[in-house]
Amino acid sequence: MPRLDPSRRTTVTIYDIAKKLSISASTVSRALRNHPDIRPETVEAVKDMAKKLNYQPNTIAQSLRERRTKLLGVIVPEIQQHLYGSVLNGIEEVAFRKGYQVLVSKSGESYERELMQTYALSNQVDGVIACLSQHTHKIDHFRQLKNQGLPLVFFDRAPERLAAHRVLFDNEAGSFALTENLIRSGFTRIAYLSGPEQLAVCQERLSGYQKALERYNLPFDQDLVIHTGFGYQDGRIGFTRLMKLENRPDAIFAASDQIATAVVVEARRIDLEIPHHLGLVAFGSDPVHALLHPAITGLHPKGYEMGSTAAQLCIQEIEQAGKNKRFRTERLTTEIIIRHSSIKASGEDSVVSAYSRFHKRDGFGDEVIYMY
Amino acid sequence: MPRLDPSRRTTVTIYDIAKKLSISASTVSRALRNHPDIRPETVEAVKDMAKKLNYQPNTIAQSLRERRTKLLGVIVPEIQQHLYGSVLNGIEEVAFRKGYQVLVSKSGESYERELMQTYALSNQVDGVIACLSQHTHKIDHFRQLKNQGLPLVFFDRAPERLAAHRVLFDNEAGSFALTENLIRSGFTRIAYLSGPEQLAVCQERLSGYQKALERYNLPFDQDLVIHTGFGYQDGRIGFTRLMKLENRPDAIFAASDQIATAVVVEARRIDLEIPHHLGLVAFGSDPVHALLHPAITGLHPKGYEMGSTAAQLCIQEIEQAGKNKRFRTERLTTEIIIRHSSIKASGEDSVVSAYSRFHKRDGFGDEVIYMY
DNA sequence: ACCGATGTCGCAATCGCTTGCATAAAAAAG
DNA sequence: CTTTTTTATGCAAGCGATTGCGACATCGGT
Repeated sequence: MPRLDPSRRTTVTIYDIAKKLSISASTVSRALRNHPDIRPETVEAVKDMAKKLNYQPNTIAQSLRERRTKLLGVIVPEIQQHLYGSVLNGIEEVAFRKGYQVLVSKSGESYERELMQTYALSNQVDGVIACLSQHTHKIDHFRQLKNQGLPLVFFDRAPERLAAHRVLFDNEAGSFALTENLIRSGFTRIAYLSGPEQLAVCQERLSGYQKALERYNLPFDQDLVIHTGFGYQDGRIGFTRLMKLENRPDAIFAASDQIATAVVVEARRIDLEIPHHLGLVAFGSDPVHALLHPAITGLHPKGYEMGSTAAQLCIQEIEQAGKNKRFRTERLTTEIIIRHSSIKASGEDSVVSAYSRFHKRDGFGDEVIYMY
Repeated sequence: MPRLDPSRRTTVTIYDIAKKLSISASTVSRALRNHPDIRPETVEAVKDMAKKLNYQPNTIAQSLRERRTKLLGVIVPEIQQHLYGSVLNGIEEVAFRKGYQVLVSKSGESYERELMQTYALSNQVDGVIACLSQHTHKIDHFRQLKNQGLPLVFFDRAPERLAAHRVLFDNEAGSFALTENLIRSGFTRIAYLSGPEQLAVCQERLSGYQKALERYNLPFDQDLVIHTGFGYQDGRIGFTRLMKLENRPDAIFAASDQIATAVVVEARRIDLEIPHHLGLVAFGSDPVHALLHPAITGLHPKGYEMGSTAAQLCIQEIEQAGKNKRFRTERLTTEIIIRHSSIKASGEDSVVSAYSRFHKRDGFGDEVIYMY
């Protein structure tokens, strides 16, 4: 097969530069990479010609040759969710700074799709950063990535037993703080509305909730614990079930932003006033919380930090392949943001200070509002 | 250079399969691709062996050979913004269905970074889908992509003169509808708070705003038109300038979600009641709008559709390279969602119907609430 | 039994770039 | 003025997969 007719090719290769200068392609390659063997004048000539011809190295060829792609694969349950958006942002930022690019794919909380995405990524990225889907029950696909020698980092939701880095929130501590906040405000019958029972995050949050109850000598009532999903509809369903109870809760711990939103909307619909009739805290920090009426007490999970540390760990493992075989589990702290939804009506204004703080995140007009 | 020692390689290639079966790599390749020349038994043997060895084709090598990567490059101003999140979602969905993957990079509304991202993408994707940054004043970098023969599709913000597909909102119509809504509700002194003047979207929205004023015989006051940026801080600045006017506006048209949010927060701070003292409409549909108090009248820009059609156009251009040189500009309609913020206090409840509709977007628990 | 048709498969080149090794020229050393 | 060293460059293989073309074998036809 003859070499592609150069006159019909649109892209410029090192061979074009070489021909123009009557030197060899190897010299061109070395010159462009500043190899010390090449005479300075030659280097200059090559670089000039490269610029003149508008040469851009073929990344694919480099990848094949060097057996690395400078690509990070990310699998995220949903792109549009606030937390995952900020995680992506954090990943992108670090990747950009380190010269990597980000291949984003979503599982849509589906195990099957996660499988496909995993395989699709496996052969074109240098490392994978993933968050388990809600319904992932087997992790052979991730095992296989590891067997292929691919660095793998999990964030937010990670499998129990798999040798990989993890970046997780301190779910238990956060959950404890939120629950404690409700208790201190005088709520005693607090329901726990959460996602799939088998997920570690749910277990951990449940545990924090339970510990807070124990700590304050409140009884634990299994009826008040509902495991559905993290979605908006799940929240509606859970809320409805709670409202059907003979002995209704006087407050709700919502394990996700969407669940909390559902509670707000549904409570409004049946004329339950928050926080007067029903206290509410949310494990999440969708900006919407700050602006709702009443504003919702929540936990700010540092998604951006989660993404950036995950990316750092991943790139680190990629670049020092072989060394340091120990896998870390980073626990990110969360910040509780106390607003009106968890404060019993009486002392409302006295407890919540009235100022708001504006926090500029990265200088690109991407501000997040924290209200205390 | 000797072929890499197969015993040290972790990945399986067609050569491994070939050796095991004592046939040639070409035959393996053909068998895997169901080439008719290969005997059925051979095909079967090859496929069995491939499965047994857990063979996965090297995507990079294929890309080099076939001169295509099955990668779509996306440049987005901000990943975390609601609109762009849904656009990404739409792109990812279509890409996945058509066997492409998505390389996401963000410009952070910075021209320089957009430049870098453009070059970084140019050599490893089959097509680019981009949204101009707020500060992009030159488009030579995109021109160059075109010169390299790369399909290019713009969404939301597109350069004026460049032969490429565009997927845009019908900004003028949407703007007109929003303004009209304020006017009909009795507001007469409506300010226009928007992004950079040079952006076409801003021009178009301004035009819709002006046409609505004309249509209802309201005077146009240049003082009420403020061009800053689309961000939250920009909104604050603009709002402050408006409030310093001798003759304050009685309503505000906010050209972005963030601007609207800023107006809500700042108005609250100076005890201006919306909509009693100040009407407000927003060009955007951040879910936050529905839940704010008062709920904000806004425009639902169909981000998901924007993303999916952009991806479709892009893939189409990739796959029928050469044919059909005409470039389309798709104008997506927007849906106005009337809520309380644009309704003068008096007739509030009579005008806004009290039900809400839940719209399940894609079956993955990603619901968006529309409130009318 | 000879010949062309048909069916299967291998050789080798190629995508664009990198790099170990050889080589030639120039410089330094003897 | 040789010999050794240094400096600068070229050759060619190889990353893994694809594919035009040729090779060989089998088979039917006459």
